[in-house]
Amino acid sequence: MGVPTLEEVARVAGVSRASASRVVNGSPSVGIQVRQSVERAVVELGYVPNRAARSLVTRRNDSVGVVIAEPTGRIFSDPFFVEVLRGISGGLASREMQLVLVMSQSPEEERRAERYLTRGHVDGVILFSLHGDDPLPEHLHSQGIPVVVGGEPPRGARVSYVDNDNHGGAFAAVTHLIDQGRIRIATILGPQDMPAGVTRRRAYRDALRAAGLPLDESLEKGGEFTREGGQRAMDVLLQRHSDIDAVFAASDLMAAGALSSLHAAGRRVPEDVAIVGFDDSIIALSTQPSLSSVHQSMELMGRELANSLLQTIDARDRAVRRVVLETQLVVRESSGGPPTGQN
Amino acid sequence: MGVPTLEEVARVAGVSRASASRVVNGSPSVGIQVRQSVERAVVELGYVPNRAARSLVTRRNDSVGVVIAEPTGRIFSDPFFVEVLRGISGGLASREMQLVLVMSQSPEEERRAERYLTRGHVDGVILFSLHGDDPLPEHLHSQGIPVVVGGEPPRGARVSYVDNDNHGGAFAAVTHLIDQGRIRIATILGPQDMPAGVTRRRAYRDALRAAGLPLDESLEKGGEFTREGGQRAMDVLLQRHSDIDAVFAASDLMAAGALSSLHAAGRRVPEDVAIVGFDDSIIALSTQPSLSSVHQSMELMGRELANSLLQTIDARDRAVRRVVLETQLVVRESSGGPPTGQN
DNA sequence: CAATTTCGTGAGAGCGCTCTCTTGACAACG
DNA sequence: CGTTGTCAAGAGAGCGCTCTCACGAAATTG
Repeated sequence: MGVPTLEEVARVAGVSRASASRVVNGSPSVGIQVRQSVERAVVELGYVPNRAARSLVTRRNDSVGVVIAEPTGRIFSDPFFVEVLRGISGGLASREMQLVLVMSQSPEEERRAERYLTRGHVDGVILFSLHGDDPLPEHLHSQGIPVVVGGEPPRGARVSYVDNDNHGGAFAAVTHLIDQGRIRIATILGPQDMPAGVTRRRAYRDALRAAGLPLDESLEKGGEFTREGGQRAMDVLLQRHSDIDAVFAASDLMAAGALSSLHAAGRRVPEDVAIVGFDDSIIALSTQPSLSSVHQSMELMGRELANSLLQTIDARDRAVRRVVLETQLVVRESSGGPPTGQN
Repeated sequence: MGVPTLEEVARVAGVSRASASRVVNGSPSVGIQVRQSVERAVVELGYVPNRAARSLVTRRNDSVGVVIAEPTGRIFSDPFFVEVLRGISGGLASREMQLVLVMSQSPEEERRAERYLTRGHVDGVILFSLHGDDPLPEHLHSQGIPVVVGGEPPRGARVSYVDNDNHGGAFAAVTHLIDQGRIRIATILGPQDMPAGVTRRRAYRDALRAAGLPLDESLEKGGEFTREGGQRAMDVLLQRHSDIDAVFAASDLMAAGALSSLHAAGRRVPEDVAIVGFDDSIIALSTQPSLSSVHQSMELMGRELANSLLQTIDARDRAVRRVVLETQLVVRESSGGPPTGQN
């Protein structure tokens, strides 16, 4: 007499189990009376369908796997993940789908995760923060498992993805610096084995080219998406070119590192050197001066990821869906915007 | 002829389904020959048990729910959550348990989540970042569902928890400021409806008392765990007492806000005012100057949460388990430590 | 008005697994 | 040599649900 079953609901409602099932699953072909009495019984008993039993017969799981791959996750995206997860969670909630989080922290766990995902325990998979050569999305996709990738997928993988407009955002950032009258604009690159890193670099070059400014590879320096990486890169850049008057950093974390370096070198920001980051994470507001940055809504991205995946699952097709989300430049003190506090 | 079933494994191995099941589940009472032939068949067919079918009969789910409640989650803990999740994930991995993430973003979703959790879809629940009066943990616990809370649980709730040593950490922070010769030490409080906020305040007072310094309520000011909250609080404190020479902020975010305020007021940090934060989040390294802070390992906390919950599930008891994790003061520039870059 | 179609409903099989109960083989005992 | 005990292995029920199929009543048709 613990948890009520469909059987009991049916008995209380005075109908067959089949009819009760139909009502619970919203089948259209059910009489108004039957529907009402079942609904009443459901409420009365506090009935909730047993997922296991349902899965067993439908061969669906009503759950999607969200994979956060190491070690990239640790470095790149910490500040965002919760946002994205929130978005995914929101997008899934309406469908009563559950979010199964898979964080593989070792090659062994990764294998286990892959086995788990390919054995039909989830209806679809959302993948995250991949390095350029990760075979997982392609692999899952070829096994017929619906997959959506957050961010640009690895080269050549023919899978659906949702990405922020990295090019547009970076282009806007560099153009903004140019509009401020800066002419020696350096960039601190992200990892070049990650699509986002590559695209932001390309946008940097495109913006310079569009403005008729000369390209100079020695104004590009980069590495990891970390604070230290940004700091070291800035040190090197200053050493190479003491006349740098602006920097576009491929992430806020790197921009924060660059800020320290500039500070240590006695450069004033933004008077001597203007700087713009990317991500508009929480960090952008906690630096001194506050950091101009390219804003991207990670929650929206999560929501789109969920929607896209649900579509693929519903449609049972293998169509590749691509969604690119707008980014927006937020100008703060570090590139000549008003002082913080306005927010 | 898609995914192989136990039945097929049994047939290939030439034994009964029951025996195959015994082997798969590691029952001791099974002959060596049977065991080997079943194991061979499992490998050959690439058999993986169907979780749904198993759950249906065992009434276990091999999954735990991790609940992140709004709106607290958004404010307080963004930077940590991924760490904690990583820890939980790691702690669960060895047992092949899956992590079901539940982020309720509205009262309606919250109700749905609660129904979901209480209807036996998970074997246990890990709860997070609660406000003082959240009835959920007590509620779940009273329904016989294993629960562990991250952080101090709401007053009066008799549930297991894993917490950082907030008192010890805050005490050490304030004592450190005293050791630096500071005598007018203010504090920026966290929300007083959250246990962590209350405890850190108490520790602040205890440290002053221990050092024989006078208590002065007008040196305490606080609000939300946000940057803006910290900034406003510092503004007020400076107005009240222009002779403040140190500040203990209950979070890094608040400390960062205080830093802006001090900067705007022309106070030098740490020369005029020393400051220590709490959390040692990524923010602590991106402020200028770098921020002394109380370090807590959120990943370890996650791992302990998982262990604790698994113990409770296994033991099937209602014992209340409490774990307190050490915290550690990290001294950086903002309270007289060496300049950044060492790290 | 009989023949047909439509539609709501019920009966019942069966998804893949675990677990109890039973059986059979063999050893130990009086 | 018959009895009891032990232990490995099989038979079979049944977990809660969905879904196909069959059925009877109502609605439609010629």
